[in-house]
Amino acid sequence: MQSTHLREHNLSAILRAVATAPVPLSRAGLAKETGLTKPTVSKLVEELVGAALVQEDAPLSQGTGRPMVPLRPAERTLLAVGLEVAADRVTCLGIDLAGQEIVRRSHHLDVTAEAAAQTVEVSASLIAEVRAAVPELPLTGVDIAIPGRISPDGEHVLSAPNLGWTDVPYLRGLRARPELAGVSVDAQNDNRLAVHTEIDRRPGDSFLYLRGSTGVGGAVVLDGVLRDGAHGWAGEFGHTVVVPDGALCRCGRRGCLEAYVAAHALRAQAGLGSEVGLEDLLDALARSSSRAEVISALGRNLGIAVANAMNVLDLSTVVLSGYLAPIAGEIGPVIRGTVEAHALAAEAGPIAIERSDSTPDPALRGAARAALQPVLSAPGRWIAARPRE
Amino acid sequence: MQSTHLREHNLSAILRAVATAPVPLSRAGLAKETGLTKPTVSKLVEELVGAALVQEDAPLSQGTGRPMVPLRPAERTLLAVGLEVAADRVTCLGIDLAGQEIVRRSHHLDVTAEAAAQTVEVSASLIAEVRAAVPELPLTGVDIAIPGRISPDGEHVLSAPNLGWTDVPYLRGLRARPELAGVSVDAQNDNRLAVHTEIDRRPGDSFLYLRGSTGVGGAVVLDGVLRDGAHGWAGEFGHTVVVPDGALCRCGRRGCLEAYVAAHALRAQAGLGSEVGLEDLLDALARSSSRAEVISALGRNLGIAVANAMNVLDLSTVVLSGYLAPIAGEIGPVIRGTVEAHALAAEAGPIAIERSDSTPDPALRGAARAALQPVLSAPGRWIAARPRE
DNA sequence: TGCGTTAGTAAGTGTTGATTACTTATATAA
DNA sequence: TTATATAAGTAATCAACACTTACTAACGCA
Repeated sequence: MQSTHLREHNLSAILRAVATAPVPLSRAGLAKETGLTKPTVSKLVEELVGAALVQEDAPLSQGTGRPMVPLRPAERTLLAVGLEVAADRVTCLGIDLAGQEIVRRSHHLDVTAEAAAQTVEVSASLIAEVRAAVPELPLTGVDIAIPGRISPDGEHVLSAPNLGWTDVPYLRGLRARPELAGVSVDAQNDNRLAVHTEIDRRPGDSFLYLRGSTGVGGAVVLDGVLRDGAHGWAGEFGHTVVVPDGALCRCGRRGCLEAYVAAHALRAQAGLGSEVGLEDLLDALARSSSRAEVISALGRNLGIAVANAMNVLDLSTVVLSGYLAPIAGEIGPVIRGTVEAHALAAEAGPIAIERSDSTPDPALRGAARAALQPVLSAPGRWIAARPRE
Repeated sequence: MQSTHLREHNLSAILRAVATAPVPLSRAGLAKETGLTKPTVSKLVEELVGAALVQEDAPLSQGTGRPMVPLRPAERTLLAVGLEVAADRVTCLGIDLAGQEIVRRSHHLDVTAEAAAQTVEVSASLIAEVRAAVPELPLTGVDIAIPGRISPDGEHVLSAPNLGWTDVPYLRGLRARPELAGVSVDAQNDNRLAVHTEIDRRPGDSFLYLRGSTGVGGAVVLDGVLRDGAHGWAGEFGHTVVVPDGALCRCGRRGCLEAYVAAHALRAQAGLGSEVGLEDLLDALARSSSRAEVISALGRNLGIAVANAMNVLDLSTVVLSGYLAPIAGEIGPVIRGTVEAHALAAEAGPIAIERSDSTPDPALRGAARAALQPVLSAPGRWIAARPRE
């Protein structure tokens, strides 16, 4: 490691510690947390406070001794922008370093019907609107949640069934917009971004993330790091085989999890027509007499997939999200039972099955948080880039 | 990060680069590899050469320019000891920093019949013998491969079916021996140690490791790091469910992979009696008319387990070891076919199915290499601990 | 009022790797 | 043979960084 990077590394460690601490830390507390000495922390914190990345609260007595000066991530001093492209609307959210929502703008449009250029247009103007709402705040970057697969270079959306997109150069178009010149703009899969919200809740943890929506997506988080895999498909549980030579899946294979727990499969099991939306599906299930069986079948199939993942990775936490989150209480025990019946790792200790943070738009928030990352991982560069305002 | 640790970090990076380079590197080459500058590398290399951890070869012309001084890990300057406890014998191996075998001693005894204390006795004297063979070489440490589960603190062998051990304080007994005072002694599962041999062959790679022996073990290696999981059971593929509600496994569950590919299952499928040993089993299969079907069934079941792991982790390499290595050529295509039929990740790119290094004793060698790790990860401490000889 | 305790700061030190400029040693071409 | 280009490696100097030590500040408690 070069010595040039040492300071940046330590600055980042301190800023992250401040940002993720559940309760405000003092300088001395940071010293303990990071292993650095008090004077070093003081100097670095001074720099972060000077750059408006960290703010001091009023001194607070801690029982005996000199009261500490609580440090918190600065509020409303910068703007990180997340954008989410859904089938019927585009939403844009601006947050600050503390994760607080500052601006939100949304625009309804039928993405599937319009030309992709129209979506680019709408996206760019939403971002501009959000910036214009708080022109005094510097922009860290923009990250965009796309419900589909993105090319490795990020420029193309390879396929997004819900948007009706195939090989659309969405990001390339957006980056070419003059109003976004000099702004870092990235796009990632929406499921992956949704996980960031969860990672922030449990820094450093390892867990399996399972998200039910039109299909079944998910992610693997090890030691607080979202694993991508060789092609960015790690955690795509939807196509784990739960019934060898079972039902035909839309991916062309047989017995995939998705063939049993995707929305259309649920409708069929519950005896409902395709006119029932995803949001209403579970309400409909509640009125259906077969609810218990549906939940049970769902849980068993999910459980097999989870158990297989557990046998590979030996994790102790599963987080349920999407339409699985509201029914976590019901389906959790079924999943746990199946996992305990199938996973060796379950013998070693209990497996916690938890519901995800109930944030309304995890992908959108995750996108905004992702746009915050450059500042968190290289505060020095961020400070240098904006000399004085 | 403390500045104290910076030097150690860089020393380690250089030593590892030298140790893992397929072809000897020059100082300038190391500078490129590690990102440090030439003068910095020179100073650190000088220290490593002085401590007899790195040795210089004769200058070698590289086309134009001044010839480079090739650097290699020093030979026969230190001793790392690995020990393997098997049912019928205990083997001890000493290697140097270059991985070369220096001493090997073996002792036959029926571990299952004797009291555990006897095995401790034999282990200790084998280690002493190996040390005595090259008394001039300093000992880095001892690592021990045990075919079973080890308690988190390492002191107890929780269960080792092949040895007939249940909750045996093997390591505690060994550490208490006076001749091992001051020596770092650790024990790990033999499968996990066997993987180290493979990790050294592909530094930084991510792969799935599958080992057929009495059962089916394995490991998950991500970015060159062996993942342990929450309880050290990551990669225990043997109990992945390949046939829901299928055959009864000895773990008490149904449909586990091990119930189909373990040695006894193979015997049954091949119509052989239990008198056939593991080594002869495949020869016996070769003479059996049902070989093709057995291989095919084996491959299909393994393939389902691999596909499930692929859907979770999206890896691109699978390494076959144990009795699967010799038949990798035959079974590889079957596994690949099954994986491609079941794993989404296979669509993104080809999956390489390779056979492991054909080292005769991967677990033993892995144990010795593990005993080498303290030196590789903290060369400065090692140097400081032995001021001058 | 004095003491113990904890937070935070100031000044100086030592270690570290980077920079710059140099020497050494070879191949190649005039 | 000699000049030149190229690459490896070294020497001396420098600047950055965090650490050490010692201090001050601010509180509770007796």
